Amino acid sequence: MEAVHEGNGGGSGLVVTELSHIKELVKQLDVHLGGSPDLCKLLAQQIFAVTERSIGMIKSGHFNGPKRSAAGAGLDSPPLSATPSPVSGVSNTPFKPNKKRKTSEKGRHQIRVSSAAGGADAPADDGHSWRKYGQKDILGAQHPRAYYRCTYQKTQGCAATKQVQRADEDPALFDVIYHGEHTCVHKTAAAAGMVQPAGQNPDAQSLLQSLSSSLTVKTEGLTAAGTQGWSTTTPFSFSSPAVSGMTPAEHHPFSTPSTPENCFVSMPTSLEPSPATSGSNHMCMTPFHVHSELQTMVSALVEATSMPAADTEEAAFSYWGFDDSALHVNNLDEDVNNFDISTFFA
DNA sequence: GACATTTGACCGGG
DNA sequence: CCCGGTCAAATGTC
Repeated sequence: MEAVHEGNGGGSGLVVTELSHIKELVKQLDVHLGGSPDLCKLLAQQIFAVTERSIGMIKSGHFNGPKRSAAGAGLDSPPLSATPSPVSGVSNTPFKPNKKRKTSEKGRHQIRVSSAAGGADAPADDGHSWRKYGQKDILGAQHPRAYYRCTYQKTQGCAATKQVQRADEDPALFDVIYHGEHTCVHKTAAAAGMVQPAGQNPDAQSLLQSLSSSLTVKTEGLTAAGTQGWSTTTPFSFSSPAVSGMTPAEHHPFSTPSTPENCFVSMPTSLEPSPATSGSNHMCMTPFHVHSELQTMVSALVEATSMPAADTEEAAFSYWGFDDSALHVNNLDEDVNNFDISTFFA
């Protein structure tokens, strides 16, 4: 996967072009969903490649120097590398017993999570299964930092890790730093104790959960950001209104940890038995996040094309950003495999 | 017994 | 040499 090197100037326009490309590919995919699986696979690869390029553009052109936002804690953020991680296939890294510090990790995304449970000593479940492997007192921090790795590191070679540290100023907030990407087939539904209908693929199930959430992604403070629309200082605002009939555990729109730095996330505690969910979730997303999620969604979508469909409610994805452009994806309620996709350029 | 967590030691980058 | 990230043995939980 090669990053497309683009000058900082017209980066957003190019990414819009790439997004449009993705849209067209998804449209084709939509057409062929009931047809040739091979063609779907091919389209999936193309979508994946385009998405990767887009991420590469953002990384190389717009996120070479992570700026701290107002919500930023005192955590340093080294520049994102221009070499995004290869997501294709399971990278079976041998994982040498190396205690080397990972300073310039390729996929490093920081978010701030508030635990709705208040006194909980860990942020709300992010949809992945983690295993704690260490804890350290950090100089200048009031609370220790906990180190987690993916539960499926051994079995599936998943290299994803995360660090969780309670914020000094507000004990209800946690700074979560994700490293790497999940290559595992995470069984979030099963892990959350959800009953899975027989004969359905976990991947499809997970995807359908994602599709079942109503999502809205919009830019926030574009004008205040200055010249380049979604510049490095402009986060995306991500809101997910509550979907009727969905339990909080099903409500996680995306379970991937590919969240960017400088994000503020507040979400209900998904493991709480009583669904006393607030009206909506909010998180600020950078374009990198949007693309990462889109990439994940699309790949999962295509992976699931051959799977049997499950009951879903209508879902609508709206990706706002990149100046005045927007991408809308509507999941038709009667058929999960059908999507109404449209773009807008105001 | 299997798996997860705790915790001190170890390692290496800066 | 300090400090952050990881290891791995000990311990806890189911």
